[in-house]
Amino acid sequence: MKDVAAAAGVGLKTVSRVVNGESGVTDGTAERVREAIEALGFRRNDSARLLRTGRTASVALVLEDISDPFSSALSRAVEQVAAAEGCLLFTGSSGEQADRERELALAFCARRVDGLIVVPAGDDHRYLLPEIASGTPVVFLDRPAGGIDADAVLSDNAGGARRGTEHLIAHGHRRIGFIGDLRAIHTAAERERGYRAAMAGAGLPVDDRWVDCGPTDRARVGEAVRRLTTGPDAVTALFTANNRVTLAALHHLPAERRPAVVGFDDLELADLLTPGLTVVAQDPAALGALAARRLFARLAGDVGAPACLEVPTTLIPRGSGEIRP
Amino acid sequence: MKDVAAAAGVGLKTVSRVVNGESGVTDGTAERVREAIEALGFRRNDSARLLRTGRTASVALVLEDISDPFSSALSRAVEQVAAAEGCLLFTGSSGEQADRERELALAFCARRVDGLIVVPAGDDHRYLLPEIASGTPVVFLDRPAGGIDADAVLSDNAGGARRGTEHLIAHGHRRIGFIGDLRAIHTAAERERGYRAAMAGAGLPVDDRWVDCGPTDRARVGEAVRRLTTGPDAVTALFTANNRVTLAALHHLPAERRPAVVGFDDLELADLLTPGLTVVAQDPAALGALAARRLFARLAGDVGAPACLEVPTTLIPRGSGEIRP
DNA sequence: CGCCTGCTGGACAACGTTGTCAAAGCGGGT
DNA sequence: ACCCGCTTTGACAACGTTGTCCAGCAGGCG
Repeated sequence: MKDVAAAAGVGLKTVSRVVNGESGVTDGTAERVREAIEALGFRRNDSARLLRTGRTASVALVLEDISDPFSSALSRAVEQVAAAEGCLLFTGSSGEQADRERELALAFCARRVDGLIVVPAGDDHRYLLPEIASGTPVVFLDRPAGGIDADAVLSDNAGGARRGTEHLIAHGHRRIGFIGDLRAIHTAAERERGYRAAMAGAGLPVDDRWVDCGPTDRARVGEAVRRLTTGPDAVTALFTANNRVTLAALHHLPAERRPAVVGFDDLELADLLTPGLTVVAQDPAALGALAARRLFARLAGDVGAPACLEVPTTLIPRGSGEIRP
Repeated sequence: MKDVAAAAGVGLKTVSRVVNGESGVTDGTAERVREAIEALGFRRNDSARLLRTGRTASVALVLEDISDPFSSALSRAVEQVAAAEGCLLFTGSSGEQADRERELALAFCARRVDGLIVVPAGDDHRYLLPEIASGTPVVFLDRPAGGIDADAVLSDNAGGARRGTEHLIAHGHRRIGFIGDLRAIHTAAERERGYRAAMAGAGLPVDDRWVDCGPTDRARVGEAVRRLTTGPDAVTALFTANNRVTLAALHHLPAERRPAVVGFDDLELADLLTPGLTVVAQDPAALGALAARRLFARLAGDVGAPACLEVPTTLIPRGSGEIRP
């Protein structure tokens, strides 16, 4: 910019004015400046600009794994709201590791992003207190914050799981298995709670051997499926508590004599399977958009008490959940 | 930092030294500084730091749509390489619109990202010449750059499509339909080329009515499917040239009397369909990682001539492509 | 005792931009 | 001729860091 000013024979501030389309520059001068800009291939350095103005016009999203369809749908929704607000978006994947989540979140804060959306991996977010105190709004997405009072946008996990389980019960099942994620993960615990609530609501006992929680790799889920669906005590239906579990379970279920299955999270080809896969679908687009709007409301000066917003889920019957025992 | 210096009763530079772990500070002084930092909740402003040092330790990825599984897999791969290099990642979706791609790319450059990876939406990238000239390396991913000579990392689109089509021919098909994306998209054109090469290689004619290119929304693909698979001239097999087309086509194909299908791009549940979906799979993780590594090689000073790297595709037979006419 | 060396610490400029403010130029009214 | 008000313009500080450079001080050596 200094060079442009020198080339056009004007002051620094005049160039700044032209670049920003401010008024108070004669057409002739502006024209000369524009020529100099063109000749020198000048592009304004937004980093410096934003250092001066105090806003970075960027927000950051820490999620579990951007390659997961649920995460990437969240990301897209956040991006759209951010774009409408003229903000660019940083994304980072925690890989479900609390320290990586923390590292990413703090790195973004050190960059002075205007706001931060976090899909928690850890369960203690007090490390963000100084950042929040210094004015960076933080919204938690998909799972609530741990140890601090902050905005959160969540799916109705318990309600959805309850509804899905009740659907199986309504179709005559009494022995229903639950295969979930690690209990330390809030959504996983909530879904188990919903499953148990449905069973209790129908006056059905839950054998502890029917409930299998753990990491969502195929081997472990396969083992759980084998254990739950064989032997004299085999369950007649399965509730699989997230998309990875559902996927893994489907791969391990025998094609013939398959138990009824209801999965949490929709899958892209779910309706083309035989039978179609009955799911409790979340609405990641709504979740992401809601979180982003909340963030920008905070940025716009909303100082109300932190709130926890809940997004409903939808049961989509497609066949696999309607199989009778 | 000024406040910290005042609180600790030391100079500005001493604080900077402590924060960056530089040598030349006595333990006592360092301790006092650390206490002041703690007391004031100071966090270094990386934006300012990076303005001073000239590197932003961030790279940007412009892709088609982060919510598409292919895009998000690319993103994850790029992110991993970037993280290993200590870089944060900006992502932005062009939505297949050239001007949005340009807008995003230039916004990232204005932020002075250290490097840029672009999945092109447009076909003219001369607008990036000033940025490249000023030292920002740009790598094109999935599709080549238009109008400029730059690094690119591509899938073997033509080869993969040829292989998939030959697979259908080998299973006895003579009348094979091709449903693709807009011809303006490089990958779409390449895949059509591969299809035609396979047909020509086998001495088979291609009726122009068998080839249907256009937007990948379900309605248009459904119409194409209907047209190609009915009537006395119906094809006996379909090559669907990307994941969205495949998905839409599967939704519109009659379950009974379904033609043979080979799709370009793998789908998550492809192996659980009946029959399993035969695909030509790309390797988005390899594509993304390769592009990112190329970018960082450039950043590390590699000044070799721009190169176009090609990643092979894999034919995965699962049943739908082995159906005989 | 003087000089050199090594270490610690701080003053200052610089990165590239924008906000503030004052000066210069100009036209018009008295 | 003078003053007023308005527009255009530029000098300068500031944003929060880091790089450069120099001062001060203690200790070792000739």
